[in-house]
Amino acid sequence: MTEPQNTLAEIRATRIGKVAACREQGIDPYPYRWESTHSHADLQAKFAHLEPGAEVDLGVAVAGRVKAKRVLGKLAFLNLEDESGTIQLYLERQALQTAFEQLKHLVDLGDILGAQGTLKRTERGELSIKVTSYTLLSKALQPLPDKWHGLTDVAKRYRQRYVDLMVNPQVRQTFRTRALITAALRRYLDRRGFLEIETPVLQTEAGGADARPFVTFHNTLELPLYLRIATELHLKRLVVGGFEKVFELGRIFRNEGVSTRHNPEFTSVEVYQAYADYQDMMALTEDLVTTVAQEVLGTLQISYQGVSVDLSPPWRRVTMAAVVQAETGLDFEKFTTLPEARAAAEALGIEGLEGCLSPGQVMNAVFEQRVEATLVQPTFVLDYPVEISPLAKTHRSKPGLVERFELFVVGRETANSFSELTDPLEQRRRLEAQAARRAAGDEEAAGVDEDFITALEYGMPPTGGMGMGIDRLVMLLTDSASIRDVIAFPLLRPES
RNA sequence: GGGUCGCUAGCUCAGCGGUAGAGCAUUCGGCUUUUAACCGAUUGGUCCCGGGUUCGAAUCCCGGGCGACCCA
Repeated sequence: MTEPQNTLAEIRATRIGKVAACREQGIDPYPYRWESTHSHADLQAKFAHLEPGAEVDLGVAVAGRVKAKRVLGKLAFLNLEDESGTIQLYLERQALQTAFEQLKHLVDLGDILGAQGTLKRTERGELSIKVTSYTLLSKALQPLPDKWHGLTDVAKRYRQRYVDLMVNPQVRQTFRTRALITAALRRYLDRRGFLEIETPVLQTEAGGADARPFVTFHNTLELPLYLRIATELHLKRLVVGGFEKVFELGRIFRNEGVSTRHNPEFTSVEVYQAYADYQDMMALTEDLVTTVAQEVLGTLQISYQGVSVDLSPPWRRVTMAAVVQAETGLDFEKFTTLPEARAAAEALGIEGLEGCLSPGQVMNAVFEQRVEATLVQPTFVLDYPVEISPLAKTHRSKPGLVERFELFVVGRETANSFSELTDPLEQRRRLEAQAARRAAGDEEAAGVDEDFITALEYGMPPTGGMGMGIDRLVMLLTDSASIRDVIAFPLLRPES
């Protein structure tokens, strides 16, 4: 241990040597329990008014990770960090004797320590614990990243999130906020009588959305299974069964690319309310998001990546046709044939029109490529083409459209809602059209879920449904640029 | 899928054709009010990988890997 040790392997070997040294000196480097009297934030708040130089003869116990260590001859200072914050430990050799020497040689940055002592504010104004005894609670074998610059390598931050969390407090704050958001959302729905019911992740038909599923296999049943791409079809079965207000907040899996906005597994909440339509769901969505934002952030005026966003209701409501016309000048209500719609879109430079088989799909392509990004302030876009909405009821007054809205904020689709299609025969026709697309090679198109159709045949009340991307909501409310910043362990390609 | 940028010590980074560098961390010593402590010393490298050009490559070229950003 007297030789210099500097590669990671050597640093680790040195620390393993310290583990052995601890045991030789009767110190358990991995003990079982510790009881603190206060969190660090508690102490900082409770003694905020203690004068520099003043001491309080109150015994306290704290614990946390050693983030800084300054030994000054017969005196030492440690910064100890717990989940709530940091507090300084003040240690004197005179008071600690051998424990002081052990501190110098056996305690490293990154170790977890418990400490008991009394409070004092140092001459320099730092609230400190004048330590009477301390206990090693866990010996760290790996060194902490740079104490000042922390860990900035993005790949390493995602691959070793525990290190990221350890040294970047704002990352901890993001996940704390995420937990507050989902808790507030559940509280909101609970207050309004919605019941959270868990539906299967493993399914024999992956329906409810246009997406490629992950495939797996049940050995005993010798059954190919899909991971769900939506919770929609099972939650609707629950509505058929008589639950009038249900929701599920859970993980969805889509076998798609990875980007700043997409992770193969992500979290959605889907909400279904019997006897309601999409107008009711719009009111619910607006109220839900503003309530959650108000509870979690305490304001509806937020900033996202430098852009001010005003979440105050009422939010803008505009039909897809109207907003497309406003942004591009194209009036799709006048196009009756595919060729004229395509020609108009082509003139705008819209791409991917080969896949569009109807004027409605062309309008949607124009919307996605020219309009979405402009919808920065919260906006409900209403009344989508029926061809791209197989689970939505046709519009009660506008032919060719369905009663559907999507919510856009900062240019991103954040929620999607329908007056749910409840006519079983119509639903069968729509799903069979999807299945035909799949047979023709579209891997994002779903097959027909026969049991779902049968459920509808038993009779489903008029129902409003809404699905919302939780990750995108958390990104918005935590000002996070990438979905990977709001998913604790995002999917990455393995190294090497 | 395309383009741009990045990858050098445990961490943060410099070096951009001529002996592999700094700060922090580590290790040792000093120091009774520090807080990015300080002072002195010590030490640490598959310069992402493979190939090429060159007397000589971390540096230039080609291919690959991983990542970031932008575009689709």
